[in-house]
Amino acid sequence: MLILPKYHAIDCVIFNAGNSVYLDMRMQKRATIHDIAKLLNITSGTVSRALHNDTRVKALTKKKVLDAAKKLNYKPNTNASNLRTGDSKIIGVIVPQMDINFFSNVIVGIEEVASKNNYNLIICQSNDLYEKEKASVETLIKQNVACIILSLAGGTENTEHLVEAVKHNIPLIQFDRTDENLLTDRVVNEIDNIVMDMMQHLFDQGYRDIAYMAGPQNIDIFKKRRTAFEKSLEKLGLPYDAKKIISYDLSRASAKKAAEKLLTRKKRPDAIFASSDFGALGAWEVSKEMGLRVPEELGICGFSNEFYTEITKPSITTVNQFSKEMGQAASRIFFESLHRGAFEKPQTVVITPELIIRESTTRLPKKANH
Amino acid sequence: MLILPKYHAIDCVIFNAGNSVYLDMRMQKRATIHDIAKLLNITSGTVSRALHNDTRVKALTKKKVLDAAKKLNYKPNTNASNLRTGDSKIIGVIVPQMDINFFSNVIVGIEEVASKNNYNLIICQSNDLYEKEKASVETLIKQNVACIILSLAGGTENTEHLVEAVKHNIPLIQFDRTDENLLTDRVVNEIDNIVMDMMQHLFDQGYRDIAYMAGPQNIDIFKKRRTAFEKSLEKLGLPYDAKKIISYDLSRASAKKAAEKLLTRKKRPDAIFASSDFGALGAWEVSKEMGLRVPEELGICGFSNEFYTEITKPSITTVNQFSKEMGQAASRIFFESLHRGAFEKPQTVVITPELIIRESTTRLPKKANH
DNA sequence: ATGAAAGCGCTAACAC
DNA sequence: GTGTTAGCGCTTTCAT
Repeated sequence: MLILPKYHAIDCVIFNAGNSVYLDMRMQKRATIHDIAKLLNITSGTVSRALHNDTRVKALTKKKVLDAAKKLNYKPNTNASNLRTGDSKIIGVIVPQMDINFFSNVIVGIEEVASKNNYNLIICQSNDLYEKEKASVETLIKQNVACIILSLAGGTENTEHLVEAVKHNIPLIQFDRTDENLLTDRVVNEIDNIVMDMMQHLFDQGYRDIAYMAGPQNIDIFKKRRTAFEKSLEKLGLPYDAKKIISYDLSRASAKKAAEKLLTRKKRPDAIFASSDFGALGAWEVSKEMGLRVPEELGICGFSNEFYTEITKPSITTVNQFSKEMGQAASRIFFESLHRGAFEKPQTVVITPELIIRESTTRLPKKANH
Repeated sequence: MLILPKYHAIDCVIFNAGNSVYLDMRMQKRATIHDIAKLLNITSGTVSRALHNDTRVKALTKKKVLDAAKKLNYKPNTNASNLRTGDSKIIGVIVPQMDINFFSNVIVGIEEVASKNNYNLIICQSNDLYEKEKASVETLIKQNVACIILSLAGGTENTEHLVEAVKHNIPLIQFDRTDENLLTDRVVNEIDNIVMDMMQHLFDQGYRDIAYMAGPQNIDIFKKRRTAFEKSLEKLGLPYDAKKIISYDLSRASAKKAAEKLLTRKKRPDAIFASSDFGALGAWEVSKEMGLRVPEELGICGFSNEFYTEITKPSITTVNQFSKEMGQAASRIFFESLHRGAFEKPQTVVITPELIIRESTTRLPKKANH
């Protein structure tokens, strides 16, 4: 069954181009190694070896084969070689959404390393839905991908579908939003210290009444950030107040609503630490609407260094997660294990994030260099 | 040869998890239809038919096959069926960069339609380099993808590599940055009217000395936008002045430099129309630095409706290109032709963009509703 | 240095 | 309704 979207409700013109050579360009049939073999009166085995630059093949034969391949416009059929060798040279990637900066950057990192190793990427979106993630894993298993690199969907309830992949000998590499109960390779950010550093920074800037916008608690990374926040309160000797911790679902709308709730309390916090940049953006928007001066009356900071945090006035303090590097590391784990030729105990690569202090939390004059 | 990036220069910790069941979970061998057949004492042909819900197979047999498949944890091997049928159910996508909002949105649109039709995406980045684009096309041909959807790299000099794909019976669908000499299906935005509309808007707001930031002229879409700009000057009875048209390479740095050049001229323009949002952002940044009041002293508008144009103060007037819809339309073209089962004359889908008027160009009070 | 041949897992035409 | 069989294009072992 064919499923198609309607064209968008906006105006839309479709027209046909004039007579074209489009059809005429098409070949009858793709050349195979057999065609090359026939042309040269040798066997396809030799052709295959020649194309793989096997040392046993005579230089002259190699040259002839290469020439014939060019002449016949031969392209190897990866499906056939995959079937034969059981190796697809494809990495499957599953992310919640690829139009989120963080994820597209990770993908760029994965792709960079993959393409250098002549691997391709099949990219799936889970849209944060368990069912879609499950379907994606299924597809990738069928495609016989060499490995799956993924960040868990917010809605993922259990990880049986991932175990399934491992059962089919497909190594799994989790990044960022991971399930710790699933012992696989993983790439994550260090959390406790960076949250503490951010809190120390807020403290140093004189903020004492710090509210927290917590992400979805079923995603372990957001749970961890929240726990780290609570621990840091203690370390700084600040009181814990459940009312100062508010949840939101990472969307912009929900972020705004959450920020509004915090900022309209009778005892307004003097700073908001959001577990994502959308959270910080929401706080920033509400502060504008309320006419609050940032950073004087309200400090704001987020997490991820999304592009817009640099653009806002005042610019927003945040955390650089080194997303591209996370992708590179994930790819690297795979290619290293491939190189070793054996599974090993799962590795965890912990990437230390970096504080990016901007205007939204800088209300004291800089200390002189010492 | 194995090529790996170093971990990022930042701190990095790697450790092994405790003893895991990771290894033990792996299966000996993936089940095939033959395994199912053996188990049930039938032939693999029947199994294949049963799995495809062929009407000729007895209901009981179907049930048995399905049960056995589940029991053996059978997953079809797409490589094998692709090889047999010559149909990969994969769409190849090539974009300059996937971490640009516009492109990741298009990809989301493509993916949406593709996944509904049980097709997967292999996504390649050209990084605006001709060589990388060429290599990507090569890979996609080898993968025997069902079609290639692409937006040309800035650096693409000729389109022989694309003709190559068509020669291998792989339909090509161009979007946004297209080559008109290559007669393929395409999805583009309407340009002349939207540029004229923007110019009319600027004119209505009293801007008379409008400068233009032109993108790379080897990309036809940027050439067209520029031509449309020049035509609209004429229509509005404004003088053409070559000094008011400046080129930049779409990067943020180059945008800033270009804007600086325009705004430090002795006769400063009263508006800047940039051919991309990065251009507009550059102008916006320079205006801030120079203390120019926007929109009073300088009008700024861009193209693409990147997220940050909404965030800046003042927010930036721009053009909604309906990127996601472009992706959907591209996918749709493919599936429609697939459904028809034949090539036809190349189609062009023209999507009408939408003016998004924001603060950066609104200096007159709104007219009352009539 | 090359040929011969088997087979990866699946589909589909043909036979009964 | 099911079995038989050939073969998609490639790799690779075993001969020679």
